[in-house]
Amino acid sequence: MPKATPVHRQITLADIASGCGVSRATVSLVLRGSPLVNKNTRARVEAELKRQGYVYNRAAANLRRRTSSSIALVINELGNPYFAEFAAGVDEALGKAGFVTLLGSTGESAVREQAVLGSLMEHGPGGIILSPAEGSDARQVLTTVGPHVPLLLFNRELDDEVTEINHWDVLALDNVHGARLATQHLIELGHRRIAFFGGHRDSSSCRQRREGYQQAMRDAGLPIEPRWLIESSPTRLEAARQAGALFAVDPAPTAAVCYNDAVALGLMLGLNQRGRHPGHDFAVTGFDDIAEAEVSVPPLTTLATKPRERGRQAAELIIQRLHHPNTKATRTIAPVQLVVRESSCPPIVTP
Amino acid sequence: MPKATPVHRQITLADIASGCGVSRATVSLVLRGSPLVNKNTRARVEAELKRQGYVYNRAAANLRRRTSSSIALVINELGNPYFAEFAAGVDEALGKAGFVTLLGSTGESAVREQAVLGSLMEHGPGGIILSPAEGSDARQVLTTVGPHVPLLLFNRELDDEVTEINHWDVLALDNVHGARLATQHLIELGHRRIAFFGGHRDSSSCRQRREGYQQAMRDAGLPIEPRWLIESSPTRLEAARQAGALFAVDPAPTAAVCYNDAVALGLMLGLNQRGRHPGHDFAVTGFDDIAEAEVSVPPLTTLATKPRERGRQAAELIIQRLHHPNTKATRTIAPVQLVVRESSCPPIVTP
DNA sequence: CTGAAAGCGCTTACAG
DNA sequence: CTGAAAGCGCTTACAG
Repeated sequence: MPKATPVHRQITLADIASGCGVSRATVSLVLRGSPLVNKNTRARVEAELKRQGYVYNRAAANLRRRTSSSIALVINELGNPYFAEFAAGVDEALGKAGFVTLLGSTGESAVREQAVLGSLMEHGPGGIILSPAEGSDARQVLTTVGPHVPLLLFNRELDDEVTEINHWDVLALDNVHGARLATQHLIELGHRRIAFFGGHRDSSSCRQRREGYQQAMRDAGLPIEPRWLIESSPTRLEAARQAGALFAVDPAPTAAVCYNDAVALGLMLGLNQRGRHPGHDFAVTGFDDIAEAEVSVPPLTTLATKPRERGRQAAELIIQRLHHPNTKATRTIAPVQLVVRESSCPPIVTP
Repeated sequence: MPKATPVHRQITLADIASGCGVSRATVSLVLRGSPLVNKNTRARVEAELKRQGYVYNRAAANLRRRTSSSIALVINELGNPYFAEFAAGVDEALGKAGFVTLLGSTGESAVREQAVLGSLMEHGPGGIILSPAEGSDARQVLTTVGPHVPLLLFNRELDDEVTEINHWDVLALDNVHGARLATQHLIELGHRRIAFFGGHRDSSSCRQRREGYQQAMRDAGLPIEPRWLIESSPTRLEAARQAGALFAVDPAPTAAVCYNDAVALGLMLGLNQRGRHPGHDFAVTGFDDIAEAEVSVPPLTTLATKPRERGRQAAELIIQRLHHPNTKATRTIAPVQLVVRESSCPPIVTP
């Protein structure tokens, strides 16, 4: 591993100490703001620190104190604006609390995730915020992060048993409620044949959103045709390709609750290619409220999940956990909010 | 600072050593893949490492060896998809090379930038990739990062003198050429009155893009009306507000080369609000090719800057620098590519 | 209020 | 091929 690189001669406590005729211990006390040290001594030391341009070596301090001042943030895909916003929120809140963010991106691969977690662990993070990659396995995660570092799961859940035993905290979106809101909204507009479009059945968030959709349909006494539950990778391209599946059943649905915004945007693209006009003769809803949702054509009705706020929240939760390692694990369900835009049109009345 | 948090009793080299009856030195040699150690000894040690679930403490190793295995990435605004993609590229390439990314987001504030750099420095990064915030000052940056840690400037340049003296590397986009391409393209479509819209004059990238625009106009023998050079914050909202400034001069321009995509999208919004139809009676170009550019209405003609590739490139450049600290500083100009879409319409012919 | 000493977990000459 | 010893830059009882 050629990952090491020699570093220039550093200015240390010893330099400062000899520079103003005190011991290293005294300088350390000044640095840590101890009230024990004499005012004049403190002033002299501080002047010397400034004069020599001293930079605190937090790694050394952490080693000695057996503490950590970093939190690892492991994310499916930073290029996804949803996770980028989340990361921005995490970093903002961690920075405010004096922690540094160790970043790791997994590209939605469980294998990469293992590698990234392993590498980050060697840097001794005080805690980990993990948005698991698809197919990520709780037991494997446990093997590489060990039972002692606090972990917060975001966005996707892992095996409940492992999560509970290890007191992993969970921050989840209110997926069931969100999908329910979207479905109810379409029903109120007059839609009767509503599909659920996109996502993989084995992802927890997809299952939860489907559940909300089904609840709303059942509550309204509407039938759910199994072929209206259409899977696709949660990407725009895949969704566009799958659009045709909506019309495999006759009569076809007049609306689709989509797994997320990427899928919804892709579906709208696919509909256009088939001569359908989302927002006119077909209604679509998304999930996430990414920036594009507002400016797409037509503007997308969706559920705002406020990823930046979620990021701040995640940071606060993990910091909480660091301060109280032995309290019960928490399961936080973040609210989501329906944002109505033009993509959710009323159905065409067919005679 | 309550940023420290006690960490659980760690498994150390000493545990492994006593666990299989060798010295710590031998275990260390095994870990570092030294050929000096006996095959059987190695096997025994490796088994013990696995058995005890040993996790390498890279911070301790770095302290002893006076090396670093991290690179700091300081970015204006992670929420901006352009920088998010850049960060994803950086993290990907750094991870491959065995480095961990220390993330810092400045929110486009020079004051925050100082704080973030200071905090990151305490974690001893081997190098820094910095995309300076607006108004960032080279001398201040120098004061807090010191003269010894390699720095790569991305996206925005700082005082040339300071940059040169400290051998800071620079990775810049070919802004002049890009803006020139966009302007020439509009000219070829028949536009004669072309504005340059958005950006702040005191940012280097804005100056360079204006320069490219002016070159193209001059080369085509077209006049540049000073009031066609319109400033705005590089955000969608500000740009939408400034749209009216285009029509302060009579005759008004029929096209605008925009500072970037965010500005271009905002301008299109502003034009729509004034009853103008970008892509029909007004042409617009952007810069960056963010994801929205492709799906906006009309789709935006712009310059692809491939931020993820740029991120990988930045990571490679800084790693180069770590390995060769004393070679001359580099100035890399990354190519940009014109992407033609419907927003760049021909002008309406007025009789 | 200040200093001498031990130790965090690792690495690296140096002996053997 | 393996081990004893010193040291990276810091902190923290413990004396004084």
